Amino acid sequence: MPRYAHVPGPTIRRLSLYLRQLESLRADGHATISSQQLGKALRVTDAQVRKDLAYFGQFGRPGLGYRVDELIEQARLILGTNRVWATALVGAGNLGRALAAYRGFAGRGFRIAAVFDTNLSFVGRPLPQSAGLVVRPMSELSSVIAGEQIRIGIVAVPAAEAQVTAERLLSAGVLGLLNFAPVALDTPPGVPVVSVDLAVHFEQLAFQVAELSS
Amino acid sequence: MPRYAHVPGPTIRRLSLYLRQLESLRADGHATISSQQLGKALRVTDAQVRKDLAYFGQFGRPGLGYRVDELIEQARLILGTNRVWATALVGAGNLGRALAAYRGFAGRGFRIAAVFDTNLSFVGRPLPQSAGLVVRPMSELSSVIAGEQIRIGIVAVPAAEAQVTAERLLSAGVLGLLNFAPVALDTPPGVPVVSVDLAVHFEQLAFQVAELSS
DNA sequence: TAGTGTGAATGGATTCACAGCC
DNA sequence: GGCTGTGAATCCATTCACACTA
Repeated sequence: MPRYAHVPGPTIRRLSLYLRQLESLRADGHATISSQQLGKALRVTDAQVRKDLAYFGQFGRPGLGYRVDELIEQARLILGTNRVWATALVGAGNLGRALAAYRGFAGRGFRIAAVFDTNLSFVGRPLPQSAGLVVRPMSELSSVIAGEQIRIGIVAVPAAEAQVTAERLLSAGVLGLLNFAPVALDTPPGVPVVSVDLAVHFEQLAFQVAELSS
Repeated sequence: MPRYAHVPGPTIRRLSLYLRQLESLRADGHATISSQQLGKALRVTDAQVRKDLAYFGQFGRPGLGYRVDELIEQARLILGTNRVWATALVGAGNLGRALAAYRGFAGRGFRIAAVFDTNLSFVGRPLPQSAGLVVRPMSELSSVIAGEQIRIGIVAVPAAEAQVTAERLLSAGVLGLLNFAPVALDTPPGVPVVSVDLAVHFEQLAFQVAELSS
């Protein structure tokens, strides 16, 4: 039952960037914005911006542009971040703690509702700068996910534990995964997984830099 | 002077994933691999794998597949990670410290050679789990980047400081940027920038999950 | 006048299908 | 028999160009 079929993947990715840009523009006092202005900082053409937005509806006024407030609201609605998503974070290592401490999720529709770790020496510790989160044992995973109606799981464990962690999250009822471990997760078809592999991003940059000077 | 012109962007992204997969396969004892096996875990078709690799040369043997060792070496060569890149990290907050502590960059061709912060109360502090890195003041940025021949800068500062940080890194001689701040950097044309915005990844996942149940 | 929305045209990327090789 | 490398065909995304509107 997709709300938006036949929308290109790249369009969805850019919609996130538009939203970020719009919030910055609003903070700078812009009430209205043209497709050209919106695309400029993101290096996206005006035609691309209009086409992207047109996949979801008609939000602009000819001669005027888009109302910033209205477009922010629409983008949030489309992305599904007009409500707050409760997430469960597994892994209280360096990355996990950095995620738990990250300000700025709150304003964008996400909340880390609970943190888990297999390492019992972490369990029970409060996480710094994280509004009172305390590391819980994996044994509580299912009940907390069910109790807090958590739909998104964050995998921030070492590579070797990522697959089993993903499986436990999914069988506890999570609908999608954000994976920070450097492995490809083997999940049932149709399960949304977004992966963020730091080494991969480094390599993309290394390639581009190497292209410059050779 | 690009080494590889007319190679699709998506191919470069997948090449990183192939490399990761190959290293995992090697650890499992595979000496040789077919395009189908290589693509399976990544959900990439065999034809796609072959086409991707063929942009860079002829690495396979009909009837046999690809030699894992050889392909790893080639992928590293293409991505430019057969050598070690020294990087400069700016920002010793939560994310910066997590990056500095991250094991697993070393094995993939990256080394954080120095860490900087504007906050003088951080300066001089050793970073935990990071092989003796100590936070330096921004005043040393230029000399350290020149002295250690650093080519890559990592921006891990708050959004409001990202642009000026990027400019300082570039004028100190860095050739490319890895940006973790949630803003679009305004850089001169041709400067490689790879951005990792955690909120954007969350939103991509939220969209997909919202599509499931509506 | 300034700027959207959108069919048509172009340009890229993926998949197909098969000749050729181990 | 199994598997690569690659042109040809298909599919998808971006850009163009312009009718239309505030």
